[in-house]
Amino acid sequence: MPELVEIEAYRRLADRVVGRTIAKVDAPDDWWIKDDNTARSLQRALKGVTVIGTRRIGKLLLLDTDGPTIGLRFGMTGRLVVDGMDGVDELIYSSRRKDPVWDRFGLRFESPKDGFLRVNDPRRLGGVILNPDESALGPDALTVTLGDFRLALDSTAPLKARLMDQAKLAGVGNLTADEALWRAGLDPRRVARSLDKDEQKRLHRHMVKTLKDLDTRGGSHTGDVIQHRVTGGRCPKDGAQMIRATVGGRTTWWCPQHQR
DNA sequence: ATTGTGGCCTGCCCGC
DNA sequence: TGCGGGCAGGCCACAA
Repeated sequence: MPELVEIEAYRRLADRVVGRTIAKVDAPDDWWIKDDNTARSLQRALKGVTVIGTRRIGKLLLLDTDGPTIGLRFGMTGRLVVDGMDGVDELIYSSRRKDPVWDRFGLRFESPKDGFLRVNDPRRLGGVILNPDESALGPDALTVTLGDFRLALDSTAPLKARLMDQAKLAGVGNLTADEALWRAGLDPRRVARSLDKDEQKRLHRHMVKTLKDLDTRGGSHTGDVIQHRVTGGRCPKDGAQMIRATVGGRTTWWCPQHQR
């Protein structure tokens, strides 16, 4: 599913439309339009504005314009397509097909006439938000400092829940969390603030490295432990049987041998 | 305020 | 072969 690294790939792809002026908004799915906007109000707000840059905070993609900022969320099955090019090759948990009826939002431009930006989202868990509240998101997980990371972990909640709390730390999804905790050798059920200084530092280092590795490899599904998140799966580090349970409301897999 | 839970969405996979 | 139930998880509303 799209996590931070997929959204970062989408952002790089979206850079293609920087400098283009929006001619038309395609928003066929009211459900996909968040807050009080409608297809009509989006059209009115965005027609004629020029895209001047792209940003990403966690899993939120931002298209800055000389008018409103366009926020795009991709849920777990959203794909970005620009000028016919895909942002990512593979998206697990999504369909391999790209049925046009799953097109939820699109932009067309004054020039080039055949250029477009489009989101295809089978399960409709994503959405478009005009001028999204960026202050609702914590520091981005890829660039967070060790000091801010420590602040994000100051909680009685389970470690994994806190890693995935977008208000405290933006960008870590379920697969990334399992991978980073596995690499760092930490039990996802630990009380977040029970980590000592060395463990905090270790997790910070492994989380950032995990995100960079997954980005280089081409997706959040390419982690070392991800294919072992199955019944009967064994830890690739020490061969112990992986354990599955719900932690922080999410399916979680970990190795009981080395994750403590 | 913080933490936990359930529901939304729907394609896909499994078992009967 | 067709069908129904369960599953996936990012995000949000709501409860405690």
